[in-house]
Amino acid sequence: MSRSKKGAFILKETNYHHGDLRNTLIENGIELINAEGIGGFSLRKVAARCGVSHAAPYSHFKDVQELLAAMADHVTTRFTDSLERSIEGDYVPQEAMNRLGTAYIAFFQHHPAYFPFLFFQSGITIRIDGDTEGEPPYPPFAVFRKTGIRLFRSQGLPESMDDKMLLAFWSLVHGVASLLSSSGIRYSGDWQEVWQTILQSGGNTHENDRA
Amino acid sequence: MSRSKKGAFILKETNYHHGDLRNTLIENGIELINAEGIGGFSLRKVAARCGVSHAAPYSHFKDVQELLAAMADHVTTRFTDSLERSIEGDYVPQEAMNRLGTAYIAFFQHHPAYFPFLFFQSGITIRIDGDTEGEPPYPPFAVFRKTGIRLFRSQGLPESMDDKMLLAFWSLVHGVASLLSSSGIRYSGDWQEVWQTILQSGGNTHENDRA
DNA sequence: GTGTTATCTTTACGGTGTCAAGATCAAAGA
DNA sequence: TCTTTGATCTTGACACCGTAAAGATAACAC
Repeated sequence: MSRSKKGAFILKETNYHHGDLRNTLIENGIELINAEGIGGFSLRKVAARCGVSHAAPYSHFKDVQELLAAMADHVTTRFTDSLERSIEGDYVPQEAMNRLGTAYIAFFQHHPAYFPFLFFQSGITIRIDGDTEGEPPYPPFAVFRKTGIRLFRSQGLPESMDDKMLLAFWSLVHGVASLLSSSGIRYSGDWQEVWQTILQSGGNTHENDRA
Repeated sequence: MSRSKKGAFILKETNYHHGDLRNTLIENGIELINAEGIGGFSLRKVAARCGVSHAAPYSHFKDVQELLAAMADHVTTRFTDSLERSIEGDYVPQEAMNRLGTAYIAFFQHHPAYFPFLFFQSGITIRIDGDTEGEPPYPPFAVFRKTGIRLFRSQGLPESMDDKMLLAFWSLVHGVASLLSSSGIRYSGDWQEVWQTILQSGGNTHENDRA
């Protein structure tokens, strides 16, 4: 089953025994969280899904937290891509900001298990401060910043307010996402409708303009 | 150590062997979560804290989820009390609503571990719909409703908007609380300052009035 | 005093994360 | 081609976890 010629069929990653166990673990781990929630996750289940022994992951991650962090990085990339796609096109700043919020909420509406995983279990660090030199910014927040700055400048908001206004907007969409991701919350209405109500009633985090 | 006369010193609850193990478990469980976070919680640690064997809790709770739910009820009561206290006095509706938001955020700022515990781990059900007959409302939201309705009527908002506006306000304060409770988020600024910025810039979830 | 019954302990089981030792095997060097 | 090397994976062990079953304990009713 493992001839020497097999090297011709290698994937792009290292392929010693398994082929690409590291990425396989990350993908199966994410699938497991989607299937069973963060509470149903275990290192041994992921290993079993990948068809390897329970200790095999330790050749690629020093502990379960490191695997979770790699999974969170992967999900965060998908999340950021989803936000980026939502503002493709030539929207006016206000419209782009609204679409960003809609995409943010929709992402967690489609994957409720990602919310507690990303923000309470993954162990990843999210840097908001602009003053910590060298630290890479949190990609989803960077998308917010890019779009928000464009909006704020078009409205004459002083730059000193940028960070606080961005955090205010983020808090708003994050709050909707948080509530709809909470397992125990029962609401018969539509969260996107709540979000539309917010957009239409002055909760759009900038000064009271009347469009 | 346990004479027959000891009955004179019983607490208000049942006191067979331990005295009041059920409540002791709840209180020590909450302390454990405050000390080590939701990840550091275990049934056996709580039992050890109470000085009983690891299976003793099963005389009072059918499983660990039931203990967690009882702990969440206890914390929710404290939380509701904190919200109620924030609006004691004779505030105008807008001021009362602002104070509610401040108290909501402050509660989780002082106890960050409570957020993931209450909203993602406890298993308690939070009912927002007004149409589910018989189900008790979620107490903190009921405080919001009481104060919000007073505000909305004073502003002539149609009753049909009440639920959505309340959810909008809740989302906003919940979002701030969620962000500041996330273990991985690093922000050198003050969240209460962010909240004050929101209050001053039209994010107060009602139509654009100018005080 | 006797019996009842809730409460608590002991023991055991499978599942979990983690570590150490050994087996496997692709690649590199002779 | 043979050997060596080192990354990768397996096996086995350990402590901790939630949970169930069976027995001990002791407060209460009679």
